[in-house]
Amino acid sequence: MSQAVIERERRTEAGEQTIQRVLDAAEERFAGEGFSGTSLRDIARDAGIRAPSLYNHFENKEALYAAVLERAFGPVLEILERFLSRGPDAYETPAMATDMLAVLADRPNRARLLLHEALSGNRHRNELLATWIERLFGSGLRAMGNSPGRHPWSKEELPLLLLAMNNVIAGYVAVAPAFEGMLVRDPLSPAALRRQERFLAKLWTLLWDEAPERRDSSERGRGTK
Amino acid sequence: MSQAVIERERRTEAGEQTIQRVLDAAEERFAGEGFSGTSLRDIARDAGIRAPSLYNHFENKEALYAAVLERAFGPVLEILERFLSRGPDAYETPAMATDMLAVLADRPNRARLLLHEALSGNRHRNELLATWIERLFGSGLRAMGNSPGRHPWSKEELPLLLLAMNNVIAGYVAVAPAFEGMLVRDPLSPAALRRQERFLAKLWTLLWDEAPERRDSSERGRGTK
DNA sequence: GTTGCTAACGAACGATAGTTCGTATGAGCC
DNA sequence: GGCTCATACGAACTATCGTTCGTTAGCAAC
Repeated sequence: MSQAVIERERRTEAGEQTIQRVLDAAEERFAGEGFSGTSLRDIARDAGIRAPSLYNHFENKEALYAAVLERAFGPVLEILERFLSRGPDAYETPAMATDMLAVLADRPNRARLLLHEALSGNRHRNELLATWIERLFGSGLRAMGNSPGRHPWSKEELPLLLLAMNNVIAGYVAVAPAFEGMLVRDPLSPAALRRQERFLAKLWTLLWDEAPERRDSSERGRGTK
Repeated sequence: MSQAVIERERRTEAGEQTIQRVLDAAEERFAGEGFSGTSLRDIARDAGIRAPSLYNHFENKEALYAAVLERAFGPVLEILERFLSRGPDAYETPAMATDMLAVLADRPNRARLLLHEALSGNRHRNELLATWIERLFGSGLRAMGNSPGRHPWSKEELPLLLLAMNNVIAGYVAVAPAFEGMLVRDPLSPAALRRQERFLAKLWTLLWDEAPERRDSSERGRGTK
């Protein structure tokens, strides 16, 4: 169980379910309106309880927020480690992009929470988020820097490329729903995600292959819809 | 003067200056903490006045927020029109990317405000923002759709590409400062912006040119600008 | 049955939110 | 000099905020 949750000697199953419902509601609210824009009474109402009952499970609002981040980004850290263990040029393969898209799209609130923290200048200085970002970017940079020069990018450009890749993937998950219908309809539906997945794979080959042969790569016939 | 500002028969110069100070302070606060995370007393304090005095210039908090968006995105609309008047393939030229970067970096709060609205699902349904996005994406899509297939992108992929491009540019301005020192140090400094500008130009040629050799100065179609 | 803990609640606290009101000051115009 | 209006303020309103407290119902262990 999360560290940010109040420890109990014996926890009821009903209490366990309440915690999960509260975390679900809080994650959705925090992802949409940010920390200060979310009220505990709203979270409690969404979870089917009253605000004071929240204090049976979380010390305060900050602890609840930390628990949300912990649940959201903790599992991703393991996935990230698996990514990085693939080898020094893992970032250059399209699988890196599509897998990351799958991880974020599986729980879009992750990307939204991350963006909220970025916009506020990481005001809460969450430890988990910091290590997550350090892994994602720090390890990524180190891996990319050791990669041989099959790609057209200089060592100076790699950080910018890493940031751009992140913004493309996370931006699609977090921002596209706001432009619903204008660019993509129902961006998080399985069909739309498959489309974005193919798009990312194509993007990756364009960005990482120095001498590409693009004539054959694009399968124009999209039979499934 | 903005529509969201209370109309006066004769406005004092001191009042005019106050309005600008309030808009500056409000823009910064809204960009960082969002609408509901920002208090009028904070804005007033930053502007050197007290909260009730705000109501001499703005009807309420929503109107102040609208005025901030108006001042932030109004001028961009004109710039956008100039972009689109460059021709049907304006989006494919690196100048489109670098100019857009310059516009956003000139006032980074624009990108941050936009992201806040996107994250909250455009909760305020600001008219100016809606028309701005419609112009940016709608007109862009129409222009790109009419462009001949010199680029490797199918008509179905163009919306995804447009969204990705937007996320790369706006993301750099709004998100990079949060990762200060990890990927880019002082991302909005002139030197860093020149670096990002060069990076975007390179990215554009990789994304839009099907063949490695770039077409030179043969501006097809309308060369007026 | 008693005890002890969990988990919920209503009531209420102080703080702060957006907002209103009455008033004072001062600049601009006749 | 008077008049008017723009602008700022303190005080105070209601609503809501995060939070505390006392209490109660229910379950588990002895």
